[in-house]
Amino acid sequence: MKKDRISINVIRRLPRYLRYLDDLAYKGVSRVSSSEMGKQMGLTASQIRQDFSCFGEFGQQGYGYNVDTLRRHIGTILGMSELRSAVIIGVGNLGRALMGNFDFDKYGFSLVAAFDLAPNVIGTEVFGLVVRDGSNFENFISEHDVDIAIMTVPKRNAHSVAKKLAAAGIKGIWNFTNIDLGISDSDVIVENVHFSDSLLSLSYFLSCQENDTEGKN
Amino acid sequence: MKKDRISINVIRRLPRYLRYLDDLAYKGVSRVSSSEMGKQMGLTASQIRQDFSCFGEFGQQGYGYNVDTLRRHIGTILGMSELRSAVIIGVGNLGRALMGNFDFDKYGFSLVAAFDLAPNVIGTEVFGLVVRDGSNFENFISEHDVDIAIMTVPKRNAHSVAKKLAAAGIKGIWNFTNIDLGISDSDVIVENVHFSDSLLSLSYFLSCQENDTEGKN
DNA sequence: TAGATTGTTAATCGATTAACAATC
DNA sequence: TAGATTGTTAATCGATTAACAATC
Repeated sequence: MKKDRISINVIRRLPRYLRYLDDLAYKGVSRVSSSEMGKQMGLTASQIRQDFSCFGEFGQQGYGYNVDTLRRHIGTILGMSELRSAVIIGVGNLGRALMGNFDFDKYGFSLVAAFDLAPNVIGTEVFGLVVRDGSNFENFISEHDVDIAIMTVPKRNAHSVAKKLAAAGIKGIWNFTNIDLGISDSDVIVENVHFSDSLLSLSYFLSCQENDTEGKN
Repeated sequence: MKKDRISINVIRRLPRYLRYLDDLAYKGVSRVSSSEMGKQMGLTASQIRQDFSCFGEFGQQGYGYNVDTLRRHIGTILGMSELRSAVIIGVGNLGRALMGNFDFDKYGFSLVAAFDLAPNVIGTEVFGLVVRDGSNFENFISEHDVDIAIMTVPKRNAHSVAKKLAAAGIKGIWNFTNIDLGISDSDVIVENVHFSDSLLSLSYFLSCQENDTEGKN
């Protein structure tokens, strides 16, 4: 039974399901049960079935789930078939890493422009895109009705860039700067990739393990 | 009252508290109440007090929390005062982005070596480190008792690199490859930064908003 | 002192797990 | 048909919120 309001926890698990299913498909596996998935992913079969059931009925009693069907469903739920446009603001090493290695197409995004402020970068070609002058990305965004901006700019520019993006009508921001953007008043959707938050979690778990090990010795 | 087992949700909020407190300190604010924090961070005051109380008593009735004291406490909880060693495996654009822009020291980590497989990269100096031959990082890791490895290698190498790291006695892996490493049998702590998972969440929320807006028009 | 705000207990809410009828 | 496995309802568990005595 489709649910109206889906919890954030469920959403955050979907991409992982998808990666797992892609892997199965790659290995030539065409069907899978919730219990098999659970065993391999470290989740309960119940949770997996509950998660899927938020969006519809994708399985078959006595059989399980067809890998390809399920992949397609999850992909659609996640908006992968929407074909959205993206621009990247900041062509430093991180920006280049994304431009060169991240498969935007695979996830339904098309990278249509890249912006930077450095005079020696503007005009150069980076992974197939000529870098534009970052002092005026607003026009491009509103004219081309760009869906999302990828912010790979230095921290100090983050607030002002975010404000400009919101004003230009961007719909979402994929934020790699290590701060909270402070545009929660706008209806721009912000998805943060906070490297330091991630490293600090790792650091915490390392400390836990050290304490545990001490106790055991 | 200190708690024994802390939930993952609490841990994941701590780095954000820390960033907020750093910001306050930077602005010269020396005290803050849970309700003020809650208002600004979009959390309930209750939750903030509950979170802190997992680790001890850091506030004062009628006054609130001293910003500097609280920062120090949270930093310590997260292991920031431990001084751990890190190596980076894979000196591509992403590796360089981290080497050049990420302030490892600030979080208690020291980047002691960088490895890559490309002959034209090995031996070159990148942000103060001479890149070592990535075909033999195991010796270095076990000899220097390295704490964590940062994996910024191509997907196809991820599994084998992870296995070698585990065998060499690494304690944690900060994983930037877009896959689950499959070393859950070892006691290596893995912290994933899955770019695609993040983008797909953003994609989902964009789709939600589109549907909402349609409804309203 | 009076006002403010903590730390903590109790109440509520939501998420996960278990159980099972339905059915392929 | 018998076995397997779903989708869903009910039970449990845990996390968040509310309330308040303690006290600065």
